[in-house]
Amino acid sequence: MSDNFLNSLNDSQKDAAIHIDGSLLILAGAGSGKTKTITTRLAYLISIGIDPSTILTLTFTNKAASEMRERAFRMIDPSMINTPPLLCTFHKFGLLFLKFHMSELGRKNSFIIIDNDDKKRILKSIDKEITTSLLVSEISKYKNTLITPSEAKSTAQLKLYQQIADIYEKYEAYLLKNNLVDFDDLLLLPYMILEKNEELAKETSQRYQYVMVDEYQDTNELQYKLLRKLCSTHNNICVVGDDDQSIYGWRGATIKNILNFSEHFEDTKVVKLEENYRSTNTILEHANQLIEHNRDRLGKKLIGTRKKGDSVRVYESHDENEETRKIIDDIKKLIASGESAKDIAILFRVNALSRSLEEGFNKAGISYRLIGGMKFYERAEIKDLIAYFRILTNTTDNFSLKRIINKPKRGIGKTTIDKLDAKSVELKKPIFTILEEYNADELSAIVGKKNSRTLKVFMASVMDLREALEESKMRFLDSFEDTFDYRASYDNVPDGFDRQANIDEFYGYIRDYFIQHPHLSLEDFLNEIALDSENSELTDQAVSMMSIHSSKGLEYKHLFIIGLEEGFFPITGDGSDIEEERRLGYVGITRAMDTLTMSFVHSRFYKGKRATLLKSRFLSEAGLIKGSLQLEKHSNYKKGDLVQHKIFGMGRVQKATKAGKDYKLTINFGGQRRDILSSFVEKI
DNA sequence: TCCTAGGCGCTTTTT
DNA sequence: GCGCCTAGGA
Repeated sequence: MSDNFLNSLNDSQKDAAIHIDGSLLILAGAGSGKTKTITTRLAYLISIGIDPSTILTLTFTNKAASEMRERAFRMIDPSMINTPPLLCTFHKFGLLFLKFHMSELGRKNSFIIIDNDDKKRILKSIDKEITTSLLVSEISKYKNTLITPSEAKSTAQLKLYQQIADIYEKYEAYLLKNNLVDFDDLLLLPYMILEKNEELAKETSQRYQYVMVDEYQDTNELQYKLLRKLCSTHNNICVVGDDDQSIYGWRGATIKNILNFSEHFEDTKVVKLEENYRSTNTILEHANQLIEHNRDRLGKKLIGTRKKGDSVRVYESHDENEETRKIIDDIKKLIASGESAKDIAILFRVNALSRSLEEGFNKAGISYRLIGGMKFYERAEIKDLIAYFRILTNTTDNFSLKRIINKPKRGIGKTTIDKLDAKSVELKKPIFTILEEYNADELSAIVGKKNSRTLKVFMASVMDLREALEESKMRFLDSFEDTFDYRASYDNVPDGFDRQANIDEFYGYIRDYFIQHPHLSLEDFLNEIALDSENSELTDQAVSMMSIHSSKGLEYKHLFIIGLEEGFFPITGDGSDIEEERRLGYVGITRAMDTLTMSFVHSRFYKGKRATLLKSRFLSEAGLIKGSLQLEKHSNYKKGDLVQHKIFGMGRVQKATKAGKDYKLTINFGGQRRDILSSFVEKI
């Protein structure tokens, strides 16, 4: 096999790519060819004869995993590979491991993965007093730092934390009883197994001789410990990351992992990739200036390889409507000049800022794509179907059963569910089993005659479907809708049309899955999609808008960052970390390739109130608002603009002519026309 | 059991 | 401003 693919690397990239044994830390700045380097290394290891099946590459997102897979496989001759290297997310790896070794913990491997929404519902059902989001994050924190419920209980000082620890214990018991596994468990349980069974730990480490980790700055303590286990017999660990791009501290990622990598793993070789191939030098300069204000960093500077480029524009607007208008004007011009909409993106720190943008885009008739927000599998109708399928494959899943027992409505309310729940606890049997084993009379004694009959009819349908499923997956799918009329239950309800479209898509998707993977079961399908977060295709001819978090790893020729105001970006106050906010600023700026526009407003409507705002400190820290740059002080006015005057109130511009820095405006104030200079009015 | 009107409280988000 | 939850009446 030829190793020509090494030729397109620069010296540092090559140095990293051909490193074979021992620990390697690749500090890769934004746009420095990080993915290229790590995929080349993967291809290189294979090209020199290392068994691909002994190479494990871990990523955080499915998107990163598939991108790497594609790029690595382009470099290698597939005919030379018997078993492909394992390249997947941390969570997927955990899932695969648990499928094989769950029995080590005395649990069945027919467990079901719950998502955050399920987790919230469970926690809500355990406790209604403490904010669910606090419970979610605290319990996650416990799990990611390997603190058991009893440890949490014994160390809790405050009453609040004793309560939380208590809820944590109940939550864990609930998961165990229903054989559920949350996202944290996908990492925690494998670790516990490896900790318990030394022989298996050794074996597993031997099996994966070369371990690579992408976005290492985002790993948490648990992931680090898991990696230690995996590398315990060989120390062949190669991680890529950028301490300046660590933006997930709020969910337990610890920047210490990358800062202390050389102490954690022996004889570490460090390679820095500082040459940036993405952005103009001007953009990079501002990015460097901003990040230099952080103290907790390894210290690295992006070195440009491109030309100087356009200066970064700063937009000052009265409010979000004016801000939107300016950006839309610019985007129209860009598109008119031949730029493609997919090369343009708007970023914000807080998702709520997308609303005025969306309105503006709709009005202007520009197509856009809002990334993030509600995911396909998070939609209520899809989750209902998944719950149906889960209960059909796993009868111990009380949780899913309760979700769909009254969907579509069949008259089973909260009281009935509570009675069944109590009985389930009393008998230590899943609700499903009770419904199945009890005859109608026995069931009547628990829930009454009418409910008993309803539930028996329901169970008969479920049992029929279970049979159909055993016979043929396709036949099962055919009879599913006939049996429960789930889709039909959205006839003639508000937004029922959209929901039915989603349901159709889901039915279509699952059919397709079974055609493509005839040997896989419904259960396999359910596990597969539990880790799937379906990101719509990037090929759409639309302007993208998303949070800065979502933008990591992406790049756009023309970029707008809005909401540069204190309180919005950086978010200030309790629990916020200014250095992490700054890293976010850095991530945002470095997404831009050719042009960058940063925008702030004086006032914004947020959480039901209009707030007066100060411009973000990041603008001056990045060297963007000290004289040298043209600050857009004067808005453009045109016919049709709405304006506000101190005395005359609101009016609409009928005519606008430029007069020096200002505009001479003819304004219609409720029928009364007046000529007024633009400096005396404000745009709204 | 179901429906609807009003109160409340909110970062960031992948798996 | 919007979505989620709860209380109270049908």
